Amino acid sequence: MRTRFPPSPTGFLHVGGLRTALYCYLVAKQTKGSFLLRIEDTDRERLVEGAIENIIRTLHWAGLDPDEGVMMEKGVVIQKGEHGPYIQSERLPLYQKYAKELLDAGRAYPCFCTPDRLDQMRKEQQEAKQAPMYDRKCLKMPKEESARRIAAGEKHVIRMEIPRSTTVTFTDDIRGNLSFEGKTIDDQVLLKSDGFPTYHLAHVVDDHLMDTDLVIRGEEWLSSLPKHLLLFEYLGWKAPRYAHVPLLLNPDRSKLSKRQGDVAAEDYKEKGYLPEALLNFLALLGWNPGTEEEIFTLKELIDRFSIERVQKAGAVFDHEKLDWLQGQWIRKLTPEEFVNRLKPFLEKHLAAALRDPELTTRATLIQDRLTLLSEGPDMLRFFYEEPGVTMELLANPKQKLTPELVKEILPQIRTTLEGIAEKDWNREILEERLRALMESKGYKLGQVLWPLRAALTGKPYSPGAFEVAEALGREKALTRIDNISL
RNA sequence: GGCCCCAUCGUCUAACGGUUAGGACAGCGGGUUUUCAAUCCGUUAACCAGAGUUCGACUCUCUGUGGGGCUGCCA
Repeated sequence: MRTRFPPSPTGFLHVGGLRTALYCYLVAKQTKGSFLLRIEDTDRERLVEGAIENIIRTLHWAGLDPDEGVMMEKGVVIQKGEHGPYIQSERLPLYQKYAKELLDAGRAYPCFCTPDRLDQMRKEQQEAKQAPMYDRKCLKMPKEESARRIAAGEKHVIRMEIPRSTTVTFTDDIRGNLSFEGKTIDDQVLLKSDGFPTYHLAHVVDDHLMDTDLVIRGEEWLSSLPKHLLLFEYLGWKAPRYAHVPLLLNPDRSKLSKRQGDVAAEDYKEKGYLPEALLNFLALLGWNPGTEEEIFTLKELIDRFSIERVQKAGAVFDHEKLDWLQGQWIRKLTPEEFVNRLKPFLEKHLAAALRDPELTTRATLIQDRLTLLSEGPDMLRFFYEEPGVTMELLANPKQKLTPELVKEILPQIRTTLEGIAEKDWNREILEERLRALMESKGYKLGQVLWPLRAALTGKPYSPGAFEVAEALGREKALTRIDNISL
């Protein structure tokens, strides 16, 4: 099947959009079809510089590269495929051609009403507790008059005429049977006065010409579906299948929006979420395999996904579950892969780590402990920068440690460590010797290990004392203890 | 206001019309443990309401209620 994802280049890629793109991708791959990326840049006022590149890069990060349409090659936006162009602003003659066809067939009409008049009209309708709808002033205009005004270059739009007595029915792949009364549907603008199409015309023309089999889009489009269906009918085309997916919601159940959390997919990338985790999470928001499995790779999702199992109700975007999935995915990474994923964050905040031949070993110590990759640099920092160790940290009451006791124990720890030869410096021997110290002097394990770990890291929490001591090396460990002024 | 969609634990969800309504996240309690994690065990918690159909309804129908979306020369 051919599916398509058609974002507007008005900024970032929304996580809801990413989920839609994922579903489109899954259906295309599962059926050995194609996943298209089309750019809907018909709103000239909302265009954002660089947005197309950003969308392509974010999809790429997520692993959802299109098979056809708009993509990037060597940093430049290109278009690939037989059904191009795939950027709507390059398809203007097409939309104009079909608008003309609708005009000639008497299914659409020119409208000269100004935005001011329309505003006024809607205001009055609302005050009269009526549904705001175009009053068809221009529909009643004689053909000669409209032809004359168009010839004179007067600004106008093209509206489609909705038959008032019709009932549009349709079966949506997710929602089943739907039905709409013609009299409640407004005469939609198809072509704007600047010559650009609205979404409605562009969608119908493009998805016909691009041979889209299944349109997967957000539920917010459900109310415009009858307009689209009517357009397909007027143009004599077969409508595609549609699947309107439920919305992603804020915790208060309103449409997911900024201010209640991150909505841009790239925010999640920058925070250090793995694309595997985000995609896994998004797939499960509104879909489930019918079994109790929850962890899925993209490949597994391709095998398992089915549009019929997509939920009808909106789903709250639950960050707690995302974080849990992220943890699952982090722990599945091999040490080498973990370091690779960490690198972009280290480059920015802990460059010294990148020159460290022991980085992989050291990073392994934090792999179980972090949720976001962005936490990595701070967790590894003590390996590369001397920690500031205070008595306040060392004398932890929870471990039954007083400053006096620390002053008594720390020198003994140092002596014990010094007694371990370079070649024996590993976590097993360290544990053996420190336990011996503890037993001979009657200290509790925590009374020995807390000060050691704290002295080496300067942090209230970190990987374990033995691992840290081992990873730091004998010389550095001894020096750090020496540097503490008691 | 009008139209459309939706409705199971706090959240994501499972359920041939017949189950003690299952799982996961979060929460809570506990085990393990030098800290923080990780991990293991246990546990609290839901069928929006009312009618109807049926031997039997979370499941089908209707009404109500609640929530959401749309109502732009935005997408």
